[in-house]
Amino acid sequence: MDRVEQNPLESLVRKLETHHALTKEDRNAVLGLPYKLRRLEAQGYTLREGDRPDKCAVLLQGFAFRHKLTGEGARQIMAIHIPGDALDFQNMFLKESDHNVQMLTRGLVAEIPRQPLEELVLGNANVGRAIMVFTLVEASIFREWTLNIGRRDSRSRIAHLLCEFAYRLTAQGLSPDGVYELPMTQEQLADATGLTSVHVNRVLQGLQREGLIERDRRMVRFVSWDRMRDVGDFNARYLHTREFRAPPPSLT
Amino acid sequence: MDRVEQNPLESLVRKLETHHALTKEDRNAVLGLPYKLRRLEAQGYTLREGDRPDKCAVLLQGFAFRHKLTGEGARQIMAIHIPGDALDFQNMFLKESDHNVQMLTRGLVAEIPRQPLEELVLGNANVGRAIMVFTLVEASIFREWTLNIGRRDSRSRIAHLLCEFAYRLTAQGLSPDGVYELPMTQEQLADATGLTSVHVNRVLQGLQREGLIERDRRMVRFVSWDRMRDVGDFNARYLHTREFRAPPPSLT
DNA sequence: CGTACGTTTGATCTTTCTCAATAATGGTGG
DNA sequence: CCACCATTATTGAGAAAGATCAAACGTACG
Repeated sequence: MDRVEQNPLESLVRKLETHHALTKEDRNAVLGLPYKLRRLEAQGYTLREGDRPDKCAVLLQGFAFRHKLTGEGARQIMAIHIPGDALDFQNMFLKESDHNVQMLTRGLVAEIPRQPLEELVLGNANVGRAIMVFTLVEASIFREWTLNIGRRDSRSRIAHLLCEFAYRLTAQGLSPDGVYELPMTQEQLADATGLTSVHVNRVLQGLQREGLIERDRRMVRFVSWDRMRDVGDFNARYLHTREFRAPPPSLT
Repeated sequence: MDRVEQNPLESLVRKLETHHALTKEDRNAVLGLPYKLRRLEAQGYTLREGDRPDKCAVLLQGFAFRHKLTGEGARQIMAIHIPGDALDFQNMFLKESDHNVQMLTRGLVAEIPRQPLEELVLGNANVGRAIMVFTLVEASIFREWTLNIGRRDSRSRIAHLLCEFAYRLTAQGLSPDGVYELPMTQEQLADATGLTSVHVNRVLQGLQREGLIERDRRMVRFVSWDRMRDVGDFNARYLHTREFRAPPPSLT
C-alpha cells in the first residue's frame, strides 16, 4: 500500500472492527473516503437539532456528547463519545437531526460527506454490516441509559456511568491504568443522569467516602472495579464488545 | 402480480414506506421474504436478553413492548410496539440480545428468518436504506424516552407517552377518532415512565380532573390534543414521520 | 490578580415512593 | 348465569430521595 502518514480514518476502522471483522478491501474502502479535518472548541456543535445532516463527523481527539432539550430548556444528555466514535451515524439517513451533538472538550473531527459514506454503507455488505452493528450498539447504550435513569437510584446511576466510561475508554485503549479524567462538569454529569448538579456532588463525595473511588479535580480512580461494578449494577453485555466481555483487565 | 390473499408482510412494507419510498421491485423483494406466522399470548416473549436473535418478528396484531431489568429486578420499558412494527431489527445484526421483547396483549407475528432478511438488507440499497431509517427512528424514540424520563415531571411524562401513542396509532391508521385503548396496565405505564403504579394512577386522575382526557377502563380519549401536546411537551419531530408532521388531523 | 465558572455546603421544600388496605374488573369453572 | 379468584385500580398516611435556593469557596485562565 502507498505509504501514507496515518490516515485519521484508521480510528474509525479500528472502532468498526471492535464490532465486526473487516477484510483488507473493506478497510481500504473506508480509508478511501473523502474527509476534512476540523478543529472544534469545547461546546462547539457538530450537529444541531433540526439541521439536515450532510456529513458525518468522526471524533479523533477530545470528547463529545449527545443531548436534547425539553420545551422548558432542561437538558438531557443521552450519550458521551470518546475518540474513535462516529458522531453522526445516528442521523445520517434522516432528513433532519432530532438532537444535538456538541463537544465536551476541544477536539478534532474528520468530517465525511454524506453521499460517499451512504454509498459505501449501502453498497459494501461488510462495511454496511459493521456500521449497522455500530449503530445498533449505540441504540443499545441508549436503552441502558433509559434503564439507568428510570430505575436506578442516584448512587447506582452515577456509578454506572463511571463504569461505562471506564470500560469504554479501556476498550479503546485510552485508559491504561484504571485512572481517567472525566471530561465533564458535575452539571453535565447531572444532565446525563437525570439529577441535579448539587446532588451529583453529594453522591460523588459519598462514593469517595465509601472508599469506592478517589478523585482529584476531574480525575477519577477506581479503588475497586468489582465494587463499583456491583454498585453501578454494571454488566457490559449491552456494549456488545467483541473483545473482553469481562471487566477490562487493567481495571481488575 | 400473482393473486395472493393479502401477504402479511404488506404491513411491514407499509411501515417501511412511511419512512422511505420503495420501488415496486423493492416491495416485492420484501414481500418475497419467507416467514412463519406465530400466535402469541399476552406476556409471551419474542426475544429474551441473552438469546441469539435468529429471526425477526413483525407484529401483525396486538401490542408488544421492549424492556430490560436491573440486577434488583426493577423493570424499565423502553418502547411500545404497535401492529406493523418490526420487533427485532434492534438485535438482528448482533450476537446476543441485550433486552427483552414481550407481548403486551395476545397477538400475531410473522417471523422472518435472519439470514434472508440480512441478505436483503445488505444487498438491496433501497430496502437497506429503509430499514436503516426505521432503525434510526427507533433509536430516536429511545432518546426521546430518555429525555422524558430524565427531565420531565410525572405529569408531563405520562402525557408525553399518551401523545406518542395516540400519534403513532393515528399515523398507522389504527385510531380513527382520537380515542384508543391503551393496552397497558398502570404498572406497565409506570415501568415505561420510571414511576410507580400508585403515582401513575394519581397522575391519570389528575389529567382527567383537569379535563385533559377522559377514561373508561383502558380507553383514553383526548379532550384536547393541543393541551395534551403542551402538557406532554410533545413535538413529533423525533418520530421522523414522512406524512403529517402536524398533529394528526383526527386529533385536532 | 480579577473574573467567570465550577464545586461544595447547609437548610428547607416537594415530588414521588412505600406500605397497606380496600374496591373494581375480568376471566374461569361449575 | 353465577360464584370465585386473580389481577388491576384506587385511596390514605407517612417516609424518603432528590430538588431548590442561596451562599461561600476554589481554581483556571485571560
